[in-house]
Amino acid sequence: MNVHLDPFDRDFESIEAIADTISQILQCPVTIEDSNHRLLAYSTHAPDTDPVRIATIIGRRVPEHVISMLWREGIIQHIMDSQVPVLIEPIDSIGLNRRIAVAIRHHHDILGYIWVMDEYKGIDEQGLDDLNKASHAARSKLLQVQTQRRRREEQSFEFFWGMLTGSMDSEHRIVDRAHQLGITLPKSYRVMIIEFETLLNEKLYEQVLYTILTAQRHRKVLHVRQEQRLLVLIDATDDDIDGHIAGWMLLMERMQQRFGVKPVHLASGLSYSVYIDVVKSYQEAITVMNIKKHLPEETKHLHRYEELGWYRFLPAMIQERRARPMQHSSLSKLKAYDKEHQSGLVSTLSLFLQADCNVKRAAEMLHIHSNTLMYRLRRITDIGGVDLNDMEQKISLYLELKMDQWQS
Amino acid sequence: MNVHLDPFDRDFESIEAIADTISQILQCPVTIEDSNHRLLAYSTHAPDTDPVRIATIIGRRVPEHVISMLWREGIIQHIMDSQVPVLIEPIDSIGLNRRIAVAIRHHHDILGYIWVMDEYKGIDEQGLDDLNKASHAARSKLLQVQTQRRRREEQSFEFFWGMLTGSMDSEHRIVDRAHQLGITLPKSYRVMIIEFETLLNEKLYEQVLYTILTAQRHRKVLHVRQEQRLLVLIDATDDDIDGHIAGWMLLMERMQQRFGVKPVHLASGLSYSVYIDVVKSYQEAITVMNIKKHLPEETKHLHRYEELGWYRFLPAMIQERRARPMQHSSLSKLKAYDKEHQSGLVSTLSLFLQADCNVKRAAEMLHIHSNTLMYRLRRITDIGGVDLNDMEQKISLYLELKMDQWQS
DNA sequence: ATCCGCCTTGTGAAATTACACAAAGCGGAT
DNA sequence: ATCCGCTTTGTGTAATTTCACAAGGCGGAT
Repeated sequence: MNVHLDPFDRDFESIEAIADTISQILQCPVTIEDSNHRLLAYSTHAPDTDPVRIATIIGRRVPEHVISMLWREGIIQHIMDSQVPVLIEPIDSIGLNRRIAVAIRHHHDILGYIWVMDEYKGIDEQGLDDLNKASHAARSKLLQVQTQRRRREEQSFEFFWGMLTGSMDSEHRIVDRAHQLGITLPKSYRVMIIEFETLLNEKLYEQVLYTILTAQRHRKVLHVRQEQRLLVLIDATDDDIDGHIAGWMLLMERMQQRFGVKPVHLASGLSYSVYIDVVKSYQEAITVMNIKKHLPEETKHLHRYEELGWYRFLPAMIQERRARPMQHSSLSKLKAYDKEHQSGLVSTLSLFLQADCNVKRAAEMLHIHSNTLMYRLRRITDIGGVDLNDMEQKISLYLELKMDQWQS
Repeated sequence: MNVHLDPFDRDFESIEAIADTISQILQCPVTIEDSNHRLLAYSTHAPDTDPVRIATIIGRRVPEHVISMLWREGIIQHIMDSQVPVLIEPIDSIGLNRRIAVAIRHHHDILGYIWVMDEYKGIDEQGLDDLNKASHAARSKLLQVQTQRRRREEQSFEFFWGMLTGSMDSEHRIVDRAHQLGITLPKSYRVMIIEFETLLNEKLYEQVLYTILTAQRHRKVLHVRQEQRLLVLIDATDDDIDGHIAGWMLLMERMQQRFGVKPVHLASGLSYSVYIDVVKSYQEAITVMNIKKHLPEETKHLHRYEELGWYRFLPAMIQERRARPMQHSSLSKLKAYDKEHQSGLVSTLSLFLQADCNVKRAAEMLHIHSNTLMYRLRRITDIGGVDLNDMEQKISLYLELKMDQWQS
C-alpha cells in the first residue's frame, strides 16, 4: 500500500464533507473552525468526544475559557506559526483531550483550523501528511466562506455607518434593514469608541476583531473601522454599571497580552433603545473621547457619558470662553506672581481645590508641610484677593483652572 | 403808573434778552435754566451774586448738591407744581440766598425755570406778575431749544443704536459721526442696561433722564430707550471698580426718592476702548441681565460682566443641558426621596454647598442643630451615593442645582 | 395601643485643623 | 558683608469638627 492515492485531491461539495473525509481516514473525530474559532463543520462519525468538543458543537464556537487557556499556553500562536500539524497535549482542567491541530492558510492569512481528537490511537506520519493535504483542500472552501463573510461585513459596515451618521433616520427602516441583513439589534445599546495608538490597519483590525469576537459576550457586534478608532454598538440591555465596561477593559487587556496592541481610550455614549438615537449615543461617545483626550488624568477612570459629571459641560464652556476671552482677575494676578517669583501658587491652588480644600490631604500630595501649604494659601488669598471660604469663588477658580488645563 | 405796559409782550431775539429784561425790571440777577437745570441764560447786569449762582454760571449747570438739597426740601416739587412764582428762603449751608423761581411750562411739561435773586429788595405783586409774564414769553424760546434738543437726541439715539447693533461697523465711521453730532465719546466705556419694572413711558423716561443728567458725573450720556430698559454708554475711563456702579446705584436710589420709580436691575458689560466693541459690551450686559433675572438671589450684588465669575458659563451650560437632557443620578435619587418622604435633602444639600461645606455655618443658616445637618448629610451620602469629600462630585452637584434653579 | 422607621437634638470624647510664633535657608539688593 | 523679604518647617495651643451614642418626638402601619 505504498501507492497512496491523495483522498483530498478532489472537489468537496461542502466543508462538512472535508471533515467527514478526514474523520474517516484518521478514524478520529474532527472539527473545522474559522479564524475566529467559530464552528464551521464537524464529523458526525465518532461517538465519544471530550467536553470541549461537545461545548464547541453545542455553542457553535470554541468556549472562551478554552481559547484563553490555549493562548495562555502559547498553543494558538504555535498553530498559527507552524506549517505542519501540531500535537496538543491534553489539559484536564478544562476537559481538553489530546488532539492535533493544523491551520488552514492562504498566503499569510489564517482562514481557520482543523482539529483532530486523538485520544487513543496516535496518528502516524501518513496521517499527518493527510491532514496537511486536508488543510490545503479546505482552503478554497474557507475562502468562499471568508468572501461571503466579507460581503456581509461590508453591508453591516454600511448599515451601522448609516445609523451613526443619522442618514438612516427612520426607526422602521433601520429595523427592516437589520432584519434583512440578519442582524439582531440589542434591545438597549450604546455606541462605544475604542481608540488605538496607531491607525487600524488590516492586521491590527483582524487582531482586535479576533479578540472581541472570541469573547463569549460578544458573538456578533455591529462595528465599523475609522482611522484609529473602532466604533462598536454594544449591548446595554443588562447594563450592570461597572461590570460592562470592566468586561471591555478586560478584553483590551487580553488584546495587549496576545498581540501587544492596547487601545488608548474607551468611550461610550448613553444607552438608548430607539435605534434612531444611535446618532446621539455616538455624539456622546465622541464628547467623552474628546474630554478624555484633553484631561486624561482626571478622566482616567471615566468611560461613559453619564459618568462625566460636570465635565460634560466643559466643551460648551470652553467655546464660550474662546468667544469672549476674559482673564480671571485673581488667577491672572497669581499667574503674574508665579512668573515673577518662580513660585507655584497656581498649581498649589489647583491641587488644593482638587483635594477638596483639605489642607492635610493636599499637603501630603504635595509632599510639603501642612503649614507650608497654609502659608501659601494665605499668600494666595493676599495676592489673588481670593476668599477660599467662598464656594462661588472656589468654583470659578476650579473651572477656570480646568479650562486652562484643557487648552494647554 | 397804574397803566403798566407789558414789557414781555414782544418777540425776544434770544433767551439772554429775556433774562436781561427781567433783570432790568426787577433790578435783580436772573438765570434761566432748562428742565434739567442746565444754564440757558443769565443776566449780566448785577454785580454781586451768591455762590450758587456763580457755580451755576461757571459750571453751566446747577451744582448737583444744590439740586439734591432743593429736592430734599421739596422746593423743586413746589416750583413744578405751582402756577405762580415761588419764594425760596435762603439756605446758608449751601450758599443759596433768597430767590424767587417760576417754572416755564408748556401744557403740563416743564420746559425750564427762571430764577430771580432777591437778596435785598423783596419783589412786589407787580414784579411777580411780570415774572409770570416773562415765564410765558420764555416758553416759545424754550420750545425752540427743546425741539432742537429733541432732534439732536433723535440723532444720538440712532447713532447709539447703530453702535449697539453693530451696524456701525467701522471705527472710523463711528468716530466721524460722533464728531458730526458733537458727541464726545469716552476713551473707555461700558454699555449698561438699566431695567425698570414697567415700560419706560414718556413721563418715566423724562424723570429717569432728569435724574441722570442732573447728576454731576454724567453731563451727557449716549442712551437709548427700549421697552422697559434704558441702554446707556457709560464712561469707564476712571473705572474704580466699586465706585462707579455704586454711583449709579445712588442715582437709582435718588430716582426712587424723587419719583417713586426704581430700576429693578443694573447690568453692565466689559469696558472697551475701541468703539466697534460696543456690540460686545452690549451683549455682555445682556448676558448679565439674563443671569440676574434667572438667579436674582445669588447675583444680587453683581452688576458687571467681569464680576459674574463662573456664572458667565451658565447660559452655555443650560443650552448644553437642554440639548442633551440627562438626570444627575445622585440628584434624581435625592429628589425621589424628597418627594416620597416630604424631606428636604436636596435643598439642604444645596445650602450646604452654598455655605462652602461648612457644617456649622450651614446649620446656623438652616436654624437646625449641626448634628441634624450631619445626619442629613449622612443620609444624602447614603441615599444619593454622593461622596461629599470629593470636589468633582460637589461641583457637579452644585452646577446641576444651580441649573435646576435657573430653569425653575 | 404598640411598634418601627425616620428625624432632631444633646452630650462628650477623640481627632483634626487653624493659628501664632520661632528658627532658619535662600536669593537679590545695597 | 549685611539686610530684607520670601519661603519652608517645626512646635504647641486653642478652636473646631467629627463621631458615636443616647434620648425623645412624630407619623404611619399593624
